[in-house]
This record gives sequence, C-alpha cells and structure tokens, in this order.
Amino acid sequence: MGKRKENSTNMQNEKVIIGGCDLTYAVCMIGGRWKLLILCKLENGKLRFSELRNRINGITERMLTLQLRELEKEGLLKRTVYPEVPPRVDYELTEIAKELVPIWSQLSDWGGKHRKLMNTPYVG
Amino acid sequence: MGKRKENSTNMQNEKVIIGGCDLTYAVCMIGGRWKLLILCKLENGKLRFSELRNRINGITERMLTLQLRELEKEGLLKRTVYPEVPPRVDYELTEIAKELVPIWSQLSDWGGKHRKLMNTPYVG
DNA sequence: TATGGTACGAACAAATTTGTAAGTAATGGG
DNA sequence: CCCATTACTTACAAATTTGTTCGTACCATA
Repeated sequence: MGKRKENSTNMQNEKVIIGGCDLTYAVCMIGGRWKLLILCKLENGKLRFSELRNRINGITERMLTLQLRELEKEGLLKRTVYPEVPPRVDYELTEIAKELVPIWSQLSDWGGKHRKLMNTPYVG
Repeated sequence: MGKRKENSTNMQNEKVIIGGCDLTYAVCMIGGRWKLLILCKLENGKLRFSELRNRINGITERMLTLQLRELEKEGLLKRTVYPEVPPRVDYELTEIAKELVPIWSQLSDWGGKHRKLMNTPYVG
C-alpha cells in the first residue's frame, strides 16, 4: 500500500476497531485483494517470486510485491534472499500462518456452501 | 458502497479471484470496515438500527446503513420492518451466518495469539 | 559489448471505500 | 401548526487501494 494519513478519521476508526476486536484484527491481515491467494499457494511449501507470479493469474509484479511485503511485515511469511545473480528470493509461511490453515479450510467450506445457497457460480 | 465500474481491471480481477476461490469469496463477504463488528453484536439476538448505532463506537448512520445493506444482500442477515411510526427495524443473523460463529471464534483466538506474538496492544 | 533473466522500485492514474453534512417521511403529542 | 423520533437517503469530499508503465542492478553468457 501507499502511506496512510496518520490522523484521518478513517485511520482512527481502523485503529479503534482493530485494537478492540481480535476478529477484525485477524481478518484485516488477510484482507488484501491477493493475500489469500498468495498464502494458499504457499501452503505446500516455499515458492519464489516468479513462481508465485506465474501461478496467480492476473497479478502484476507490483501488486505481488506489495502484498508480499505486507504479509511479511505482519509475520505471516518469511522471505529468504539468496546472494545469487540473477536474484533468487523465496517465500514461505511462518508457523503462526500455518496455524491458520485449518481455519481457512473451514471458512472455505463455508464459502462453498454459501455460494451454493446464493446460487453464485464457482468458476474453477 | 457506491456503484462500481463493471469492466475495470479491478472489478474483473475481483470476479476472477472470488469466482475461483471459496476462501477469498468467504473473506470478502465480511471484509467491510464495520461488518464483523455488526455481526458480533447480533450474535446474541436481534437488535434494531439504533441499538446497533449506539453499540458501535464511531460508526455513522450512513456507514451502518451501507454495511447492513450489503450484509443483507449477501444473505448474512435478515431485516424486519415493523409498520410503525416512528419506524422500527431490526436485524438478526441468518442461519448461514450463524454457522460462521464457531469459525469466528477460532479466528479470533488466532488473532489474539498473533497479537501477542507481534506485541500489538489490545485496547479493550 | 550487447543481451537476458530476476526481483523488485518509482511515478502516476484510476477505482473503490469511507466519512461529512445535510435532509426526508410519517405520525403522535403539545 | 410545531416538534420530536427513527431509520434511513443524498450529494459531496477525502482517504485508501489497486492498476499501468516504465526503469534498475547484477553478472553470466553470447
């Protein structure tokens, strides 16, 4: 993301809400457009930047970079840079991120159920 | 929210992601700034508009209305209007929304744990 | 010397979400 | 007639997120 204004009402509200609700706090961490997709790709192990880019349809390098940076800052993934040329960097889930996996799967099931209920097509 | 441009890249990306990932789909439904707060307040039963407004610190009537409308459209809550004057309207969780509750509680626990790990203060 | 691959960064623009400040309808009570 | 109450709506503005288009460093290889 870009920088945020420290004292906007928007920012203040976010702080207050996140500060007082673990649930909203948790959902905010994974709320970016591409974050869950990235995390899911990493469920089975490390991937490098270009592998992520290639597996995620439609993401731009900028977006991938931004979301990776945030996830790293939030402690959800670990970035490893290898001193090689051309550069090689890979990403993997942290322990705390791995603890989310079973919860995701429940949420995902719920999503599938809700989708059927609402008759929203799944385009796998 | 306001109307969205039907064919922006933004919109297209969202469609594709949501269409192909039940998890992202699920998280999107509860992703609005105030949505989880609203849903949480309704965990123990119906509340009317003004009760929600009074229980949620900092929300404006406009935001409350917007988020309620979306949640209703998404099938997460049921709106009941009583033909009285002054108007009376109340909101309650739908069955499918109630099924989220146990998942929330896990997510919330995770959030609390993560918060400690990151040393982010909880301001209850 | 020119080229190519990798993982970004910067400047800018468009889209979307959130917030501000009003105003509305209907009706009972004074 | 005037006012209060409730659950909104509308027009507008500010903030934030997302997307587009470039450009960079590094060194091995041709």
